[in-house]
Amino acid sequence: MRMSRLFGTTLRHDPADAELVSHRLLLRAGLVRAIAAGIYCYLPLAYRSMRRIEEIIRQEMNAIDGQEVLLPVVHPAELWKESGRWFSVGPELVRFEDRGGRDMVLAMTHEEPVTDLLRREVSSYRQLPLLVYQFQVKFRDEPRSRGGLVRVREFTMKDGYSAHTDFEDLDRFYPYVRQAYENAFRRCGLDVVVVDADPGMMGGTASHEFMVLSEAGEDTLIHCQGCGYAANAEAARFAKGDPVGGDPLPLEEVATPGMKTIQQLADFLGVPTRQTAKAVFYVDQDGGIIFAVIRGDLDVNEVKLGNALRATELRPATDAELEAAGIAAGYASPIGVKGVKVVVDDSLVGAANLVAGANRAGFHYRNANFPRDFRADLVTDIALARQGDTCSVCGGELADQRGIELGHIFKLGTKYSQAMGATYLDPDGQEKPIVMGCYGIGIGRLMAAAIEQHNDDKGIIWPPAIAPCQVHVVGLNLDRAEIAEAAESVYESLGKRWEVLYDERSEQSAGVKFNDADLLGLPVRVTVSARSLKAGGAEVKARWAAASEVVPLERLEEAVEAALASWPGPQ
RNA sequence: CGGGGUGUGGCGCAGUUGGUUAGCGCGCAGCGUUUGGGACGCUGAAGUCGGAGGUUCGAGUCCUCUCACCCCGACCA
Repeated sequence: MRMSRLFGTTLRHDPADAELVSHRLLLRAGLVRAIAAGIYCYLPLAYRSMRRIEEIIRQEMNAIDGQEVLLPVVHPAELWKESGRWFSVGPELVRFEDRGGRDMVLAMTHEEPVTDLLRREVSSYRQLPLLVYQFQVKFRDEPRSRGGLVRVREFTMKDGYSAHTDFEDLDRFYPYVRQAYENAFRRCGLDVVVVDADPGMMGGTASHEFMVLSEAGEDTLIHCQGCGYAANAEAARFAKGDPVGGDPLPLEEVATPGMKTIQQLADFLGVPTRQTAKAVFYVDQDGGIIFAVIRGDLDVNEVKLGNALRATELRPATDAELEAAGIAAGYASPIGVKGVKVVVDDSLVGAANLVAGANRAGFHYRNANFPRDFRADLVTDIALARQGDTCSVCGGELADQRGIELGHIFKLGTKYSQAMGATYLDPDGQEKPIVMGCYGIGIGRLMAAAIEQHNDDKGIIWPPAIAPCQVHVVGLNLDRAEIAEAAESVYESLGKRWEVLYDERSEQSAGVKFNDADLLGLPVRVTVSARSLKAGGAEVKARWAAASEVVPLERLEEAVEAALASWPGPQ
């Protein structure tokens, strides 16, 4: 490809509204342009990289017997009503009517059409297991897109769906997908960590996320240095330690004027925060008030709480709502409450003589004991893991880090097959629901993460495997015919083996060309100039290397090969 | 949805207490000189000042409404 003909221009200045490194570089290098918030046009160089990423993923999916399909972007709402998500998913699902007044949706994911296909095509256990996948556009009307390609509303995803006779077969197959994902990310030049995750709106029994560690990430990971346990903070487990013991004492009301925080309260009464019970309130999708009770030194994990309640929506309650329910904010008590759903964190089981609210402004109870003094609709783990907490696996200390979620794999189970009637006949002639898994990777986000992970102050440093082109030939002094000829023949000969971008622009200075080359960040730069020819050939430089070498033209190919092979990142 | 911010040629920005014909750098076009780290000269094209309404003799500038985008939060496979 000739640089003079390349569609897309490099920007000399940083765009004013790009904060993330990857966003800045994607714009400056002329790779993408925004057309609306979270909606991007992908220019030739970006699309080349995305196709390379897709090809790597395609190979890994095919290697585990995946079959590529293409499912529609517009679905009839009926399918989403059948699965229930028409009702459970919020405004991020774009709904519209076609001209006939029929409800339609823009695909934000493809479980529904896949399950519909499965119920039509699969009738026998003999057809299972199977894996289908696609590269297709999704649209999610996120309330807030940000960070360039890291979080967008419209994006291309590789999504895959497996179908099995039973959970055992899904369990058997799942690790192959995980391995395929690890292979794919590594081949794309990325270091990822695999973490336990929350299945969220997808439902299902287990899921794992593939994360690139980055301060630009929106997810918090919790991981243990000791044993390698790693999880999204939304799902992370930890050891809460033994409860404060002792013989239960009689309940006793004490005046605690002005004590608004747990810390103040604990100091005032001379007890550790872990001997208090903290009350936190939420409102669910039906307007019902949820009363979450947790040990005073811990915080509520809203995701865990929502999952435990099977709530589709959960938000903190307002003071007005609490008042209307007869709850004294700041002094709320699980003791004697009525008409609310009480969820107790398991940290309170066996804890003796806690300080809890008295549901009267300015008063608390001492010596509250569960379940002696208050009931619970649900007792479970609803605690948020934090840096410094104790690993539940090995007892080590947990640390937190930020990450960008590139892939997510789920054991869906029968959520969709059951809801939509996707069944098969087993060898005994029994009708059974298909057991499903689903597996996603964001293509554009992967590309952005690669840039986020591989760059310097001059520009992008593409991992060779996903670079738009591997070689950037820079021609200088091209007004001299013999040099132009040499550069042209280098372009042609290297082009037989690699994708080559040839900077043959005549009106640009050497400085502009070198700076553009660094900005675009193709892995190997080959400079053909009066100086290089005089020195005996062409100058070869890897983008990540400080040094360059002049190589005789007849040995260029092996030099480029060696430079590509010197890539220091994963491959 | 809450908080904050920004909208002026393609990009980055300036524009005073309201006052002629709205500027600067980069980029772009033409001509010439240039080519190893963002060259130089000359000439030139390109702007409904985000939009609507209002105040005023006069609005890029003041007022009202509105739209878009960015950042923080809420939210989120």
